Amino acid sequence: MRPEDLPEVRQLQLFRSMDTDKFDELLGRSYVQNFPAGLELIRQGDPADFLHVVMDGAVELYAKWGGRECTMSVVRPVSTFILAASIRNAPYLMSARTLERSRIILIPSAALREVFRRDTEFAVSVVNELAGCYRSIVRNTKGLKLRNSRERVASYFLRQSTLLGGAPSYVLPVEKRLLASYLGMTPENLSRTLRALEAHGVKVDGMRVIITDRARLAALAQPDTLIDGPDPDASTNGSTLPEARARA
Amino acid sequence: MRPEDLPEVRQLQLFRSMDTDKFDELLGRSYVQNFPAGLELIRQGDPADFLHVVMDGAVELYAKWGGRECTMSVVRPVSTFILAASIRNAPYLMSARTLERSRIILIPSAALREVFRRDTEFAVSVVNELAGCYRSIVRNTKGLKLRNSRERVASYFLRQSTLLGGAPSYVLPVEKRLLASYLGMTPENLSRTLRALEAHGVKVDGMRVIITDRARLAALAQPDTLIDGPDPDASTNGSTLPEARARA
DNA sequence: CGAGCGGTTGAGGCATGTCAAGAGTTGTGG
DNA sequence: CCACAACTCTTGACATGCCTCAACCGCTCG
Repeated sequence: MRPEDLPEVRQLQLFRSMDTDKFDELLGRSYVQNFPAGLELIRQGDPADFLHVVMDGAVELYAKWGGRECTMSVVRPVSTFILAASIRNAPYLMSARTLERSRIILIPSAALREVFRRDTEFAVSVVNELAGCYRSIVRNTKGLKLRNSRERVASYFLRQSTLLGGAPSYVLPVEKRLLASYLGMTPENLSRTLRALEAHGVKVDGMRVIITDRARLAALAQPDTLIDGPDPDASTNGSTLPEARARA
Repeated sequence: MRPEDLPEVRQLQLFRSMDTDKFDELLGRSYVQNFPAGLELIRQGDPADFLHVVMDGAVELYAKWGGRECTMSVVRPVSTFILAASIRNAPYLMSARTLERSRIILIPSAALREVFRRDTEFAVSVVNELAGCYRSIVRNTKGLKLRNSRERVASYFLRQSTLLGGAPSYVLPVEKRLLASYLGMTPENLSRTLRALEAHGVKVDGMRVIITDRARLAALAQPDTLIDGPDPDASTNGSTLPEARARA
């Protein structure tokens, strides 16, 4: 554990309000590790021994069944993931792998649960975080069941722009094949959808998204705060992709 | 509040371990109401003023967007619903309506949050419940994204049977159109799927499900504990339908 | 008895997945 | 520094899953 990491962790919603002694205890029992890109950190079904905190890099949470696989979310610094399994001491429901070289803090689940009982502010933070994760995935599921793929893509583009303060252009935070899987479609289908969306106010050039007609895009996406936010439900990510970066 | 209801509420995972004084306080600030069938209890977007506990009847949680609508889960006694919104003091993401005449306890969200801070055991129960709800809907989403509709139906039938101790026959807990929506398909498509499944070890006659060849059904459904359970993730329901009843 | 509703069935169409091939990009090792 | 391998992305052709619309049956309940 590098001492200079601590303040950054401390800034997280989850740890911000807790008692300093408890914070030190929690982190004192933790480990920091560096992982290369493409490493499987967690295999679904494994016991949840650690809460993970991404300090650097990026981690994909994904699910497998039979031969199929789908992206559930991507976690970027500084965020935690798989809180629910740690709290419950239950097997992970999702797998996790690094997308880039990453630095990750591992907090023993047992320590998490102990401190939860002894620090009320921490307990409040944990339950808020978890409720946020829950609401985040509820939104996600609503999108999957109520919108078709074109509408999901349009909503995603519009939401990203809104999160960036209405930016008319920005860079995708992940590669398209991953975005496709997150949105519940194939890469081929996403590719074709992007083409189709050019007639609806948004153009994509490589990794760059350019909103050419916001009103037209909104007419298609029909953004809804109960699906797309904005709403600080997930201070760290429950079931989302990271925000895009504004275009240089 | 009828005094005879209290022990039943007290039995819920959520309230079982808490301090008696705190329990009495919480319920003392609550209301009980009877609602006719088909009444909209909650409209998505409303502020979450109350945690709801279903004592009698049945409640459907559903989501709307544009003109479309889908069932997210059905809650039967004795279970709570929409814990996350109450904890967060955030707008409901789902609507709720009674499927039958129902008796429901309304616990003020503010009281919930106060007692959470003062009763550690209750806090532990709440966070466990919430983590269970989260895991439940993660399973649900995995099913939606990884399986096609026929596989989802087959898995559902198999899971119900397993929950009933391997019963070869049972009665559906909800009408088919609702089941279809829950599974993310149209009633027509479910109807056709049922027909197709007769060649795969399960027959449906009206509301009665009869498993004729468990192995064959399992070969199609490929049940997976990380999607289907069994796992006491949701002591009350996060995102499921109630269990079926064994056939008379 | 008639209206309304859930369920089923058929016909047809659109949305989405699958398979295959090729262009462009990136990363690596010689 | 270049060549190659691996990978993403795109495009086309095709198959199919799923939805939509419409009609009809049977049941329930006024």
